[in-house]
Amino acid sequence: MPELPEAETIVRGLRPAITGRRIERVEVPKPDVLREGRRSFSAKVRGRTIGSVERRAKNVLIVLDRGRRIAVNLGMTGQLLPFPRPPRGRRRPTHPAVRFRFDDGSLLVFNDTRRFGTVECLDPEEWSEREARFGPEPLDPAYAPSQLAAALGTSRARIRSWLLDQRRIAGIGNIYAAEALFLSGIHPERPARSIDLEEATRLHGSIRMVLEDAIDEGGTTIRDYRNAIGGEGGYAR
DNA sequence: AGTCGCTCCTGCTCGC
DNA sequence: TGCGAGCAGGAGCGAC
Repeated sequence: MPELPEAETIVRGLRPAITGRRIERVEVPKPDVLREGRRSFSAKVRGRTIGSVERRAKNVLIVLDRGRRIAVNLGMTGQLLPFPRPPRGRRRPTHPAVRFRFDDGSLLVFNDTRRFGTVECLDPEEWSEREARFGPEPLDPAYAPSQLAAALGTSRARIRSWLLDQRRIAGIGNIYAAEALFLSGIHPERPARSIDLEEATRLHGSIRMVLEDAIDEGGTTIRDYRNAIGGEGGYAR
């Protein structure tokens, strides 16, 4: 399940591969991953140039000129696979959902076996609205232990569910929530507001540690996850 | 406000 | 060897 570290790894791999490319053509073999018709999606995206690749929470953002961006939620099995030229034989993605073809003959394929992932093209206003719904980025240097402690204090939810709620803290899923709680010696069923400042500080440290370690390892190896280069991640679990 | 149950989907494991 | 049932699981939704 791609979480923050996997999304970050994908972003870093994608950045040199697709930045500056112009999208010539879009093919959508699996339109249900879009949140709109394939016609209108293609129309928004075609002819645009990729300015940068970024991440927010578990989402990969392909920022286009004119402020639009393609927001990719990887869901459970989503992959973003760049190819310098159309792949042949075994190299072909098994479940292509969206294909972006670029001006230099290279392409980017959103491959998603179970199609829990989504691909959307958002205008600047749509994005800022969406963006505001996400909680703080745990790796943001400005995100302090006291901030986590204060937020936990207002909630009766179980700490595990609390960590999974993207509105409260961004980018954490099942695996890293379990890992961080285990490392901090906090039982997952405890009410968030029962966690004191000392424990919250420990948890803050554990969250950062598991996320950073996983990024250093290039993402986890879980089921059919592959990083942007198509190799397996090294953070086995 | 929080939790539960459901939905989306397909590959995998298990039992027979 | 084959087959069906059950399960996994991020996120959004309606119901309570």
